[in-house]
Amino acid sequence: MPELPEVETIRRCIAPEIVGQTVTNVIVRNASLRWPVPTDLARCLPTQKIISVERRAKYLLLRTDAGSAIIHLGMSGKLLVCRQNKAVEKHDHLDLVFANGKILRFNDPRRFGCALWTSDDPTQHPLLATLGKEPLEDGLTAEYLFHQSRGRSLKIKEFLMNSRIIVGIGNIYANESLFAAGIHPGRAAGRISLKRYERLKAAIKEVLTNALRQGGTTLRDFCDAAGNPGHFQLQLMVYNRAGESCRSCGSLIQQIRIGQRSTYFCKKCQR
DNA sequence: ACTGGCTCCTGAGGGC
DNA sequence: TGCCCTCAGGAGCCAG
Repeated sequence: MPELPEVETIRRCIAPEIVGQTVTNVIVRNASLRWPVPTDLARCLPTQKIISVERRAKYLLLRTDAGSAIIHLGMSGKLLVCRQNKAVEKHDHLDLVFANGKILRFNDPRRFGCALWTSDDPTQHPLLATLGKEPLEDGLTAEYLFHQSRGRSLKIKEFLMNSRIIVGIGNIYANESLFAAGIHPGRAAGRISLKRYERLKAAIKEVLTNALRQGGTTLRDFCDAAGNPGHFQLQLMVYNRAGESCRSCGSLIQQIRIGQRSTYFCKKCQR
């Protein structure tokens, strides 16, 4: 399940392969993703050169002079850079074909992902315009989280997973960040002190940075655009560890549900 | 203005 | 071996 470290890993992997390359063809095998793949994508992208591959939240932005492709991997999406003659597999929904004979192939079994086209500034697209702070940028401060959370009763874990507040944090890294900060995931966001948000902010940056350094987390099938898995799963402190002992204090890791999501924590280390 | 619940989808895994 | 059930989750959307 690609979160910020996984999407950024993919971005870093595909950027050197496709920046400066000209798109010669777009093959849409299945347009029925989360939103229909717009016909403009296949109409406008060919003949365009990729200027840059950027990331905003969990969206990848492929910029050209004519506009930008916006790609989200959803739950199960993968991007692979490969030769054009690679056999088409199940759920290979989309290919961007480049002049050098390579292709960028989008595969997504659950089809929660999307591939869109905009001729305008992609950061102003409706899906991106209202996004919150990037966690690895300086704009994310304890004061920001503190002020955004005042008067709000929702649980801190849901607050962290709200992309209008802060982006890129999905279930794995919300659990891990809260453990690293020593905060119980069910605590009301509005009742956490500035001092504890200071610790949480540092924990988020540290967890995401470490995960990025490890090439992301591979639980089942995440891999980068070259097919390599990540390694951060070896360092998970709580996620997917229900009933196992806390790596810090030895207590058993608890599993509860918050917002229809599996939530893992150590009741001794997190208050 | 918030908040919680529903929804899309496929594949893995468990029980029988 | 096969079938059925449950679970996994990003994030938009909507009702209260």
